[in-house]
Amino acid sequence: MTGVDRATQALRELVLAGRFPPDEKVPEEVVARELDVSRTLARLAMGALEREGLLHREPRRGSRVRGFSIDDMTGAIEVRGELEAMAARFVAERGLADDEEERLLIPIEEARQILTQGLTDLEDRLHWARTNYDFHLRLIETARNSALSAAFDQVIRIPLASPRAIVFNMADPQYSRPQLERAHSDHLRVIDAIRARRGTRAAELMRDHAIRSGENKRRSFEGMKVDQQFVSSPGLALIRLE
Amino acid sequence: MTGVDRATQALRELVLAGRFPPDEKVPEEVVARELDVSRTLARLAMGALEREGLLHREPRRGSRVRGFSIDDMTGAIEVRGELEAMAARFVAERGLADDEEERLLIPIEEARQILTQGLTDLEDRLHWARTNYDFHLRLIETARNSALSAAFDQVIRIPLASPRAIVFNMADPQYSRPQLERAHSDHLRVIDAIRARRGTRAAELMRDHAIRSGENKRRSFEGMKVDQQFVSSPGLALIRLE
DNA sequence: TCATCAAAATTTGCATGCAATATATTCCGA
DNA sequence: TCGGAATATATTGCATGCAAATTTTGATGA
Repeated sequence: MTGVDRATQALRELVLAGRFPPDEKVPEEVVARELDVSRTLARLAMGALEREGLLHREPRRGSRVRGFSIDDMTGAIEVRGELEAMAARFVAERGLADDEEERLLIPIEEARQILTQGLTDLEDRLHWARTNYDFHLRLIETARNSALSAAFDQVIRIPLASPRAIVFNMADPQYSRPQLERAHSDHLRVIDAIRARRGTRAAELMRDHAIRSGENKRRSFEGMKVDQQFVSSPGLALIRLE
Repeated sequence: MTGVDRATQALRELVLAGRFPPDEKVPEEVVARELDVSRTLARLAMGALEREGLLHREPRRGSRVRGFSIDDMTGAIEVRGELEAMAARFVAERGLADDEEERLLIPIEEARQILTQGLTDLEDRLHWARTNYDFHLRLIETARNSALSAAFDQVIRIPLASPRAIVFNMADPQYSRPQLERAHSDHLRVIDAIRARRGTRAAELMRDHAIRSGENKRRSFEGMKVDQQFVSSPGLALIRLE
């Protein structure tokens, strides 16, 4: 891993954490100082984030952090759902090899354990987000279509559109438990449909699964306007609530 | 437009034209000389192409042009079709505004004229490719979903996966005329379905339209193994025929 | 007070140079 | 002749510096 990669990762985290407010100028010099790297590395990292869609850059006029609407988020989740649906269909039509099935079941089993054991604290929730992301990513990989993978990677760059992104209420540790249980059972049903070689059904399940997740997040944002006790994944700071 | 942008465009064309054979090392110094720019600009352009997926770069070990299989191409076209299907569905569900409809009809009308007037020479075919691309791009834009646009942009980077890419036989000027007429009527039918607010139908039409296009291209490649009289868009050089 | 314009300061885009690493070549002994 | 270590060469990754463009500041007059 080179310095640019590290700088890009660090800058991505800073941006998603809201270190630079949307629409305000982000001079290369400032980024360099913030990351403690040379202006060259800062500049390269900014170029990478521009292509990811997090920064907007105009020639000779500098860069700004891009702001996202809630519709941007749900729109991205809808696209993601369609890509995942396609992956599920491809795999179902082709047939699932034993080792592939095994790989898909690992994060599912891990999610089951988390749900059984309680899902009490922040750490559990982060762990859940991690395994959820694992399942979704592995499904995409199993489709073995490089264009599909590239499109997926692009889409989950949009803040809170990733299956790794979570939004939940600090005050209520059981908040969103029903949704997570539903998500888990969705995953199981997708695997069943794939095993049964029912491509259309598997696709439908994945699509609806994603749309539900988008709706849940949208609802959380609505609750956020009255109750500020929410915590979320990086990227929240870039969403314009109004 | 800055120097990097120009260098990136120039390098993309060189790569797609097959100036550097797949899997062979492409030193920054060589690129710089070839483009007649400094090594810095060459390096930046290579970074951009890496993110587009045309170059593969390993830290400290240089870059190589990525080769693509015919399956990569058809796989990408399948993904593109799914994205376009989604766009058609979104637009149909939301309803097509008058000015949006007008914008979509411009390339359709232009395509009609080309088909009527003959489609005799190379120039006609390039013109046709251009209007075809226009229609597809405008459909995506009309969906007004930035994640969808970004995913589309990513997918059409794969050689010959773009609706602008054409493959045709030099020897027979009428080669592929039936396919182009079919494509034209597909476009008309998609617009009709969108106007009728039939989202599922519009999506289905776009999906099948793309799949057909992929199959046509695949067939052209099969013909190419016996008959070398084919000409194609940039990117052909990166496809491994075997 | 406000608009206008020139000068100063900031910021971007890029070339150059150098250290670190990787690759190629030479040399030597078995 | 062949394999492997030693050396030389090539190539990458990055810091620095500078010219060109942009933005800010400040002075002037309406």
